[in-house]
Amino acid sequence: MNAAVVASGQGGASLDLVFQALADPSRRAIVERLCRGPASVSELAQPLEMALPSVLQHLQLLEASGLVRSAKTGRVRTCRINSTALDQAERWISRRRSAMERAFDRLGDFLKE
Amino acid sequence: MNAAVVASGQGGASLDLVFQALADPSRRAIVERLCRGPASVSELAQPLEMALPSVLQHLQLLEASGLVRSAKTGRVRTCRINSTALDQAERWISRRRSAMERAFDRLGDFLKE
DNA sequence: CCTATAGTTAGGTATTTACCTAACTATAGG
DNA sequence: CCTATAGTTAGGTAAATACCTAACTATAGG
Repeated sequence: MNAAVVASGQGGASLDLVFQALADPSRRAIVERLCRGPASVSELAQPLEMALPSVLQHLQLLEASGLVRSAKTGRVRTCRINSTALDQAERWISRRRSAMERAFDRLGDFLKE
Repeated sequence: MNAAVVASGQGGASLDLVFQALADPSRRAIVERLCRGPASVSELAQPLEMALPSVLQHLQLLEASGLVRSAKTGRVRTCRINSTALDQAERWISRRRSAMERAFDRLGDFLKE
């Protein structure tokens, strides 16, 4: 297990992989769909004008990023989102916002002098 | 101007580009730095063990994504973050969270029956 | 005017990504 | 048992990415 995975904890992955996964519109469509509830691979594939193996490749990336989990029962694989990976991304962004606010405050202090 | 850019409004860019930009650790380091205040290209380059032209390439991507703005005065280009691009990404994520909560509520209703 | 500094452009390479088709495996259900 | 369905694997291509070096432009400041 690499350092990034260890740092992110419990099945999550690095921010690199999470943001990378979200950078593609097909993958975001999959995530959007899964936020409304679990779905099988072919359900996910249906609205995406793309061959099945390509969808699978996207799913692999989504799993690697930790955004999606899946389990196979019988011949159907059921996929669901894992909200903690999404949390990670959101937290990174909100920390940036905090940093910006602090910078803004320092600027105010500076202007008062 | 393409449809994605039009849709995102005022100098922002598509979510594709924003998430793509955030997927690279060097680019996130640049964003983190700029959240603490504006900086020149060489200031941004200094902590990144990488040749200047590579840094410039990252900056171009960051500008294309709308995350960073820059202007040149004299021979120094000053870069600053543009928070609206970050907002876009954050809003996409929080809409996903809302969708998940709605799905969860529907599940509760279902279980009550 | 000259030189050091700040950034830029051109162009090249190795790797990764996003797709595809074809062929395969495994299980549900008649 | 046989066939249709659900997913998987293998393998190939075109384009994008992340770097690099070398060479260039433009401006600050003595």
